[in-house]
Amino acid sequence: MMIDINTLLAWGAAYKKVSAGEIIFKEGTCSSFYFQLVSGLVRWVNTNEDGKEFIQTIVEPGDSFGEMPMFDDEPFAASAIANEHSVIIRLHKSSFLQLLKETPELHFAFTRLLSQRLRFKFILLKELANHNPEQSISSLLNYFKQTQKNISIGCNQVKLTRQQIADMTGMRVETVIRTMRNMHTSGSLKINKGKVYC
Amino acid sequence: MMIDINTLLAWGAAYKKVSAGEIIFKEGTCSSFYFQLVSGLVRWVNTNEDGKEFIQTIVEPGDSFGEMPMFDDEPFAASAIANEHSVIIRLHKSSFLQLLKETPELHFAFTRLLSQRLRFKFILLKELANHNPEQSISSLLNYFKQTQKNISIGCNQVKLTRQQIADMTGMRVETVIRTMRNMHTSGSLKINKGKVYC
DNA sequence: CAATAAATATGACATCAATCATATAAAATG
DNA sequence: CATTTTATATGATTGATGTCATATTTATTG
Repeated sequence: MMIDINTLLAWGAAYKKVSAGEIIFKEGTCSSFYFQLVSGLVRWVNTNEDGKEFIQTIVEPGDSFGEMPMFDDEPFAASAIANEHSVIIRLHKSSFLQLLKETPELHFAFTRLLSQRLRFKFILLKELANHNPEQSISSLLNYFKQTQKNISIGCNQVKLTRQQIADMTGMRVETVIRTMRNMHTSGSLKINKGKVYC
Repeated sequence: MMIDINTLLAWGAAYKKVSAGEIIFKEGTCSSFYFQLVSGLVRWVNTNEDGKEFIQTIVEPGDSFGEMPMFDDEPFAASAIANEHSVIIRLHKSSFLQLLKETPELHFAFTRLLSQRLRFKFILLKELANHNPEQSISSLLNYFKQTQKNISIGCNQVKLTRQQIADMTGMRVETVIRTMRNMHTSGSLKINKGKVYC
């Protein structure tokens, strides 16, 4: 949980319901709100000319998203689209910044968040530049396992489809499927009835 | 310029000279200092098993580097190596954090910096995932032009070698050279005596 | 639980960038 | 300014991943 919901509400935040497939904000447009996911699932993606999506992040309940423009005053770097019926809460930019000013420890929580996100991008870029499907997937899953993101905690079941992994790494579904099958064979992960455990 | 040198010195920072090729800090090791480049040139890189380098950032005078561990308490995400004889200034982590606490506007300057860095990674990842050499290079140069990084301001000469561009995108030198030749032919950039203008 | 949809699986083939080799041009050095 | 080093250039070949087609398994829905 990034910012406490009651705090957000006290500062004038409002809930908003979005249905599956609904675009919450669009890449390149200007931003006036800080967003946080209350329930549901949101993908944070770039769409290229051919309509192919690159998934920057899968936003889970409690996660903040679209916060970059709050800090650097640039447009959204990617679009946020609801994967399923979701509830979001949003706070106006001016209130958000004022809240940070008055709550230094919250400000530090955000520098920590930005830093962690940046770190993830460092790792991913390094891996993708290597052009080794198995290593890229392995590194991605390992990161999710460590941060308990996109993983069912307890059984370590990967909550991502092969397509989503492909869309996060710039590979094709077939390549991801084939690579993960090989990884299953070599023992570096387990596939049971199509479901992946790591 | 990230933090004013006099401020850094007042807070107990110390200069350090490093010679060409010297490793300032190593990926994976723990960090106790905030770093800023005074003069020279530093590359911020990941080295893979084969010794191939992926350049995360080319650090220019005035830039801060290795600041992520200050905020998220994780090890260095990449190594910093001096490209040439350089002078750096470093401030102890505890002093750095205290300085931020006492100077909220500086703290906001850092969230802005982190946000801008994250934004750059978003863009680069999106492009690299597209697997289109010309678009990747074009997007990279465009970003450098906008932010006036790695570009001689005025004449717009790219200060990066083809090898460096290759090392920032995960492509091979030959591919970068061939692609940029094509871009010269198609008019999207200009090459004169090997030097690139955009 | 039958029917439909979505995800995974797998083969065949094509393609673009990697690799390797070598040449030439530009920059650095004594 | 001659020599060495570094960067750019370009051809030939290879190989991994993309593409396309189709089958099968798993999940979803009425």
